[in-house]
This record gives sequence, structure tokens and C-alpha cells, in this order.
Amino acid sequence: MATSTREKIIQLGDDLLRRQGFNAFSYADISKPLQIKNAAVHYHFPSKQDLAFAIAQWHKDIFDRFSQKMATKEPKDRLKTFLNFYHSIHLSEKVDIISAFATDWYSLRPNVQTEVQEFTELVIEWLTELIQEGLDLGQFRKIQNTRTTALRVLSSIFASTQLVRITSDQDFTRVKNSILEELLN
Amino acid sequence: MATSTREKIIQLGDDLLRRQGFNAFSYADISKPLQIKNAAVHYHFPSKQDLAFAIAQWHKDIFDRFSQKMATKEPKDRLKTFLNFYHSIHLSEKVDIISAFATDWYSLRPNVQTEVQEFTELVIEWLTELIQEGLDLGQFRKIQNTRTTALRVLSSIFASTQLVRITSDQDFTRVKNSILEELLN
DNA sequence: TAATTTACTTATTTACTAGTAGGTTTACAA
DNA sequence: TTGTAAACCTACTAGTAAATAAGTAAATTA
Repeated sequence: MATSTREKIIQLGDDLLRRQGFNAFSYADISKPLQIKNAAVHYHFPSKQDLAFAIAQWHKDIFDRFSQKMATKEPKDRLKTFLNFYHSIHLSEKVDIISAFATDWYSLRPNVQTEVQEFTELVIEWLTELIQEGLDLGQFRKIQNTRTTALRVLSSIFASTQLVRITSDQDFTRVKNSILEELLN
Repeated sequence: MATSTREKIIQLGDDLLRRQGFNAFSYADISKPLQIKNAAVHYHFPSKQDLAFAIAQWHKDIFDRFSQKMATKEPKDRLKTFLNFYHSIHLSEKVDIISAFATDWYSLRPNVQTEVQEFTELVIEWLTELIQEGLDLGQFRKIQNTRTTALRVLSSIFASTQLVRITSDQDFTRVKNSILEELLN
């Protein structure tokens, strides 16, 4: 199954958004590598905000499939997979999609903001449930309120993808391991 | 002592950088409110990168003064002041200067990157020392390696200033308190 | 007092930016 | 075979970006 142009635009847009930021890339940055014209991008996504919306939607879809695939695994492994996923983000010099959108929050149209909010809530809820299950099964150690713990895991990990751009690669691994140590019994 | 135009440009630039991102504001956004011409901004800062450099330097100066003023206080109070400082950032709809620079990292000139790196290392070291002192005095609880703890405090708190743009104000306070609870004996 | 420097302004350039109008090709359906 | 719609392209507009050149008024220095 060949990837459609529309799909390619979304993927490249996502890449640029998370590597450079929403206001730092242009339609030309998309059309050139794909060897199509600027107007072709506008054909699929009339405005840049429409593209942003599609990217947010795309992430919701991906996360949906991810969480379904993970549903059968136990909390500990789910958490590890989640953290490893962020590790790969960091290695590709990108940042997390949530923080990418957060940075450019005030340049996003309301419907894009709503989409991002829904995606974020999805992730937080998924993490909250994961932690609750981990606690119930005795795999995790109780620290605080589960949502707070979820928020701290999420913010720690995604801040790290940013912070290590400035400091060093080692610091990411350090934080990642510390999250695991903190939670695991 | 009246604030010089140069100083005003830096302050407004900092504000815009942290509210909208480096690539989302223009020289016009600075010249208009200050009621000067675009070229006047270029007089003080020939290129936008020069402005970015000055903003990074400015933060180093501020942090220097801050840490000197805090030197006599005890670790617990220093940490609280630090967290409250970030709370005020969050309330003003800005993000932390480190994450603002991190987001636009790849659009920064090498000398700006170096300046930001130095500032970040300053903050991490300050936090690391604070934690070490707190441990020595028995005010803090040992969790991990002190640098790791410092990294986690920093990343948790600054990710929160971004995350709460998307979720809710409450979530910031939640994270802030959890950091304190985790460390304090 | 003359020379110089600081802190600007006016006016302009070059290079993009997102976005659009209208024409063309291709594929598929009636 | 004709009609139609999807997926482009060519060519363009209007606006904005950073940056610069040249000039000026006021303050500072020699």
C-alpha cells in the first residue's frame, strides 16, 4: 500500500512541527522534499491550521491503536514501552507532539486547540489507568494521587526531550530510569 | 533610573519569546508597543539572533543576582521560592526561558546556543547544590543521585508551565505541591 | 567651539509567507 | 465515448519578514 500524498504531507508536517515548531516551517518546506508544488499542499490542507488539525487527529489515531495493542500487556511493560517511545523521539531530535503544540498554543485556532486537548487528556487518562492498575497489582509503589503521578511522569519525560537538546544525551537516560525506579516496587 | 530603550527591547523580546516563541514574533511586535521604528530595534540588535543572545545573557544576570540573594536562606525556602517563581511564570501565560529556547533550538545560532547552555547548567548546578545541602541538613529525603533529582525537579516544573496551557490551572499546583512533598522530610 | 558619537528616523530592498484563481492531467464511472 | 471529479500545476497576489543605507537631531567629548 503506497502512502498517499495527503499522508506524506501529514507525516512531514508532523516532523517539521516537532523538530522546528509550527511557526518555523513553511509550505515550501513540505512541497520541496515531496517534489510537489506549494499549491498542491494547499489543495489537501487549505490553511496551515487545517494541517495542524490533521496532525493532531493523526496522533489521536496512532495513540488509539497503540493503547489497543498495549491493552493486554501488564502495567510495568506498558510503562516501559511508553518511556522507550519517548526515548526514540529524543533520539530523532524531535520533541513530543504535546509540548510542540503547547509552545505554539496561542497561534492555534480554537478547533485545533480542542483537538490537542482531547489528545492530551487521552494520554493522561491512559497513564492514570496504567498507574492505578500497577498499584492494584502491587507492581507499583503508591506515591501520590494517581493523576498527579501521571502528570509528573508525563511532564518529566516530555520536558526531558526538550532539556536534553540543551544539556546532554545522558541526562535523558538518567531521567527515564529515575521514573521507573520511583514507581517500581 | 529610567529604563533604556535597549533594556525595554530585551524585556519585551523576552516576553514575546516566552509567550509566543522565537519564530512567532517580529521586530514590528517590539517596535510598535515601544513607539519606535523597526530600524531602531535593528540599531540595538542588528539581527534577531543578537537579540536572542542578549535575552539569554540577561537571564544569566538575573539568575546570578537571584542566587546571590538566596545564598543565605535555607534549602527548603530556596526551593519554595524557586517553585513560586515558576508559578508566577505560569500565571503570566509564559513558559520558562529554557524551554522557550529549547523549542526553537535549531533556529538558534551557535553562540546563542552556548549562552543558553551555560545558563541552563547554572540553574541545574544551583538546584543540585540546593538538594545536596538539603540532604546534608536532613531537610530533604534522599531519592536518587542529586543531579538526577535536580533534573527531575527542573523538568517537572518547566514542563508544567507548558502542559497547563493545554489542561488546567489546577494541574500546575498539583505538580508543584508534589515536588515539595516528594523532597521534604 | 568643532568633531564625534549615540540614538534614532525615513525609505527601501530582498526574500519569503500563506493563500488563491484558473487551467491541465489522469482515472474512473455512466 | 463522454462526463466528472480528484489531484495536481502554473502563475499570481498581497502581505510581512529581517535587514540595510543614508540621513538627522541631540548629547558627549576633545
